[in-house]
Amino acid sequence: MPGTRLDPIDRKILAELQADGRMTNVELAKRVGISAPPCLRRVRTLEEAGYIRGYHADVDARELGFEVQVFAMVGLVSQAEADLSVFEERCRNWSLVRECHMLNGEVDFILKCVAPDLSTFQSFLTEELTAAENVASVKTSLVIRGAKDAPGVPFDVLEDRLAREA
Amino acid sequence: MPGTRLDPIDRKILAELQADGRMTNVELAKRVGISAPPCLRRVRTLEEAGYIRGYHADVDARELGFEVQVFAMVGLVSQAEADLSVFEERCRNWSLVRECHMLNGEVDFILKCVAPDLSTFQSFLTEELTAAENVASVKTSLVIRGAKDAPGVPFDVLEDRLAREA
DNA sequence: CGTGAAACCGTCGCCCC
DNA sequence: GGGGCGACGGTTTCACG
Repeated sequence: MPGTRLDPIDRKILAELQADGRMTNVELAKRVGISAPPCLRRVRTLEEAGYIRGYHADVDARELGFEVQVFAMVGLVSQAEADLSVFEERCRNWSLVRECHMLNGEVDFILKCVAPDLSTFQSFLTEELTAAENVASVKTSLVIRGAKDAPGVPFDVLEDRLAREA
Repeated sequence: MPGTRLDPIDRKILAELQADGRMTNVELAKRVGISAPPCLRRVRTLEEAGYIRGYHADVDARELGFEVQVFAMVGLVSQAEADLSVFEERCRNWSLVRECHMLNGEVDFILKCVAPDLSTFQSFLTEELTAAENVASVKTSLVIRGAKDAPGVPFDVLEDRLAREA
């Protein structure tokens, strides 16, 4: 079971680095209550074990000129595994598509897209996405405003859950 | 117009820190072609100007025991601004809701949720989300698998666009 | 923006429990 | 097994040109 091999200090490290990924190791060590060397060893172990996939600056898309954010629901003609993979690979190559998730239910994929303006997005939509082979339907919804954008996972839920199991 | 006050070095800094938020300042300076002190000054300026909102470790939700990811489309009874704000504030207080975006079209909000398992999510769905006042309808879609999850914005699109304007 | 210097930090080897 | 101590080299971060 995942999560079992992590002790409370590891989880605190993950929570702290999720909240501030550029914290120095000594600050991190102070917060989790151990000295710097073992703290760094734990961080490296968590990175190598895949618990930490990377570190990213969270840049303000709007301030950078990406004024449009859109969710696109995509239905495919064929849901054979080979065709699904082809579509996913195509999404990875489209810069405007930031996220692509395969869903259950009537729609096959949900895409989160960004673009500098509506006309850029519409060109992408009509000339690339809708035009791609095997794409049956695309429904788009413009984001009017963002209300919450929390990174990663809720560690409070994790702790509650572990406390309840004990 | 946003983006105008940033020179090519600033954009390179943002792109590098988006790709690796824990890079040392000397490494960053080397990559953008200036020495460390002015590089650090630029980073601080970008942070204070809001271009960089923060830095976050990208943790693996599944490996941490969050096996369920769900998109929820929410329709409200009243779309008056006061009622929208109330709903948004409620989303901010729900740990399982990681993202909340207001949309145009038939659905009012899209929520990205995570949960340790389906029953945890279903409890949240029936006892909290659907039960909340002013919520008219909720349609959920389970994420079968993730195909792409790129952070932030595509800097190649930004550069293309600036090159075309010049 | 660059140089130099001082303080701090990341990292290693070793010892300890 | 993991944690702490001390020390070296690299880094951050000044003041100044």
